[in-house]
Amino acid sequence: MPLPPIPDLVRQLKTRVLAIPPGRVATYGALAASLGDVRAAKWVASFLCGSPQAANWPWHRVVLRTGEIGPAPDRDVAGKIRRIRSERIVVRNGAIDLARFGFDDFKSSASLARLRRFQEDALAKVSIQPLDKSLQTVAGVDLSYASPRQATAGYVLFDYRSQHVLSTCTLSAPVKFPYIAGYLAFRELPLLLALLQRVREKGQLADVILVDGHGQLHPRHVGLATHLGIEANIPTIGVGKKLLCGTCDRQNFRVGEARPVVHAGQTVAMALQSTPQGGPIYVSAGHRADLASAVELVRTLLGGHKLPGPTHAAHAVSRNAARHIAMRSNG
DNA sequence: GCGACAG
DNA sequence: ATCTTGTCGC
Repeated sequence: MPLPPIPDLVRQLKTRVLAIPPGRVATYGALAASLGDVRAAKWVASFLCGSPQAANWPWHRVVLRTGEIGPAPDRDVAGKIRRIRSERIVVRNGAIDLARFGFDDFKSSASLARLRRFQEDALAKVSIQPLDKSLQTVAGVDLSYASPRQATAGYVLFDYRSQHVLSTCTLSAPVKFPYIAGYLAFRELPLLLALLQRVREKGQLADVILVDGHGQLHPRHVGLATHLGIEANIPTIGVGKKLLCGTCDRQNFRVGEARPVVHAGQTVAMALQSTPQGGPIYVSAGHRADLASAVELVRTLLGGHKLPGPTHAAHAVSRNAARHIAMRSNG
């Protein structure tokens, strides 16, 4: 089952920002909603204020839900207010009356809603089952970025019993979809699938893959690890450093201890205190694995680092390759 | 009003 | 994820 066409969110956002009439303002959330998910508001704001691509757009016509001015490129809020006022919009006490100046009549593409439906379709194909006890090899995958658009994926194959590295593989490609929490797969899956295809051709595909990102620990239970497992039809496990959703008691956590992460009344992951310092890592089932065997496997692969050996190694490999690419294109 | 939002 | 200075520890 191929991935759906990946929407060009930047182009869709540009169309909408350019549609805000002079003398009116829209909110980051309204723009995000027209793209299909208000939770993309954070990305909308960071793109309008941080990307050179948006420098010539009327980004000053986008403000906070409260009517407050919000962020501006180069932190030049005064400049943003100046532009707003030059369009005869009234700014009083640092805020705009949205009832008077607000604009919310966007054409909706609901692209993100379509991607959510795709995740829900994928969920129907997930298999949660114990890992095969006789697994021989484990691999880690991770992505690093030489620039916001240029990604490098790293794959490190481990022999399970000796925990020695058997082989390594990297692959670089431009990515076009932004990072939006809950939609990570649409950013990183294309490159990961291409990487696994190459690994498969070399006969180096592992019996199970540890993914740097969550599995069932996801608003719709279809995180990157789960989605990768389904698309590549391989057992996967999600290992993340931060919680995406759900709650977990993190008081008096002792090294080696594991506690459930509950989301919507369901245990979707285990928090595992892997090192004496810092917070726990979060382990969840991806595909063709269950939570118990995922935690058991990750425990055996902990080797002093915060992340399990294969994930740690994949991180190092992808980061090194990305830095080489960054140096080759810069100075 | 405060907290939250993988990489 | 990436951007970054100093700092602590093996």
